[in-house]
Amino acid sequence: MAPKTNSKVKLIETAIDLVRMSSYTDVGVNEICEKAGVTKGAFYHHFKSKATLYAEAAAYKMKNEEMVLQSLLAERHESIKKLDNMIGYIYYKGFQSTETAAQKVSGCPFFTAGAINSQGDDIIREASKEYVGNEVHYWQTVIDDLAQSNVIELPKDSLQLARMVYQYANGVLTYSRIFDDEKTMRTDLETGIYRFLNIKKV
Amino acid sequence: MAPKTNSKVKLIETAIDLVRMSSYTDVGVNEICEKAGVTKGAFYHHFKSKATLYAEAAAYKMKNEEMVLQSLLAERHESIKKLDNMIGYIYYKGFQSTETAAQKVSGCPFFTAGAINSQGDDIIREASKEYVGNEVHYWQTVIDDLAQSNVIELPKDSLQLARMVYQYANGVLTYSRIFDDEKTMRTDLETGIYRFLNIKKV
DNA sequence: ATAGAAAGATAACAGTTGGTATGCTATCAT
DNA sequence: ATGATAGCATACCAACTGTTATCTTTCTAT
Repeated sequence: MAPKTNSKVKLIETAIDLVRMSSYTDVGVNEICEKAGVTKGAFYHHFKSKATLYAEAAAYKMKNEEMVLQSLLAERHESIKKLDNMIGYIYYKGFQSTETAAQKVSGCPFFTAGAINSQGDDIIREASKEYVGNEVHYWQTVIDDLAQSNVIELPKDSLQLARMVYQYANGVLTYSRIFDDEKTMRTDLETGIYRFLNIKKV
Repeated sequence: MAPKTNSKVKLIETAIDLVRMSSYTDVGVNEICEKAGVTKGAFYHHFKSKATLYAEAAAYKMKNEEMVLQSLLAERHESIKKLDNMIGYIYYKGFQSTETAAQKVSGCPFFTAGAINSQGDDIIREASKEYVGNEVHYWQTVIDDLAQSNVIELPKDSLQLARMVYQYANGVLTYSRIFDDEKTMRTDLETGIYRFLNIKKV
C-alpha cells in the first residue's frame, strides 16, 4: 500500500521540522515516529540511533539547500541580487510557518542543536560543524561576488566576514524566536547585514 | 554546621553554571542537586518547579550583572572604554572556564534557553525576555554614549542598533560554542562589533 | 522552654526517555 | 520453489524525568 520506501525520508523531514520548532533534546523519538506516521521499529531499522538520524538529516538538508541556493545564487544574477536572495532565504527559513502554527519564528535546527553539549554526543556537533561550515561558504561566495563587482570594499578576510554575517543572521533568528517577533526579524536581518557589509540602501 | 541558608543561592548558581555548559532541558533537577550538594527535598522546598528555578536564576543573574556593569560602564570611563569593557565582559562570560573544563566556550544560558519552545513553558520565555531586554538596554546606553561623544555617527534608532549588536554577539557565542573555538570568538567579537558600529580600530 | 515555621532528608511516584528483542510479511535473486 | 534480506510492527526494557508526600531536623520568636 505505502508507496515503496519513502518512510525514511518522511522520518528525516518530520524530524527536521520538529527540531526546528523546538529543539533536539526536546523532540523525542516517539514524537518523531508518531508525527511521521511510522512505528519505532521502522525508525530503528533505518537509523541506529537518534543522533544518527540527526546527522543524516543534516546531510539531507545540505543537499536540499545546494539545489535551492544554486538557483538563488546563479551567475546570471547581479551580486546585490544574490545578497538579497540570500537574506530572503534566511528569512524564509526562519519564518516558514508549519501547519501547527503555535510558534511563528523558528531557527536553524543544526545551528542551535550543535551548541548543545551533551557529553559524548560528538556525532551531533560534527554534523553541525559540517552544516555550518557549508552555510558560511555560501556566504563567502556572495561576499566575494559583492567585492568583485565593487558593491563592497574588498575585505581583508572574506571568510571571516562571511562567518560574522552568518553569526549575526543566526543571532537575529534566535532573538526573534525568543520574542516570536517576525517583524523585527525581517528588518533586523536586512538592515543589519547591509550595515555590516557597509552597503547604502537603495 | 552548614552556614545558614546559602543552599538556595548554591542551587541557583550551580544551575546557571550547568545550564550554561549544556542546556536547560539537558540539565536535570537531579544533576543540579548533586552538584550543589543538596537533596531534592531542599530543591522543592525553595522552588516550586524547575522552571521557577530558572526564572529566579535569571533575576539573580540580572541583579549580579547590574553591579558588575555599573562599574564597567561608570561615567568616569571614556565611551570607547565602556565599549571595550562591554566586549570584554561578553568574552569573559562566554569563555569563563569552570572546574569541569570539558568544554571551553559556553553561551548565555538565558538567551539560548529562551529560544526553546517547550509548549506551555511560558515562564521560561518570559524570564528570558526580561533578561534579554535588560542586556539590550545596557548596549543602548553604551551606543548612546558613543554617539554623544562623536565616536560613532548618531544612529537613527539606537535601540535597534543595540539589539542588532546584541544579536550579533550572541551569534558569535553560539558559533564559537559549536566549534569550541575561543580564538575566533575573541577576534570575531571585537572586529565584528567595531565593524558593525563603523569604528576604525585604533 | 516551647510552639511554630523553615530547612532538609528519604523514598516513592507516574510518565517518558532512547533503545532492543522478536516476529511477521513482502520482495527478490537464485 | 526457496532462502535471504529489507521493511516494518508489537511489545518490552532499564534508566531517567520532574514532582510529591512524609518524615526529621534546625532555627526563631515568644
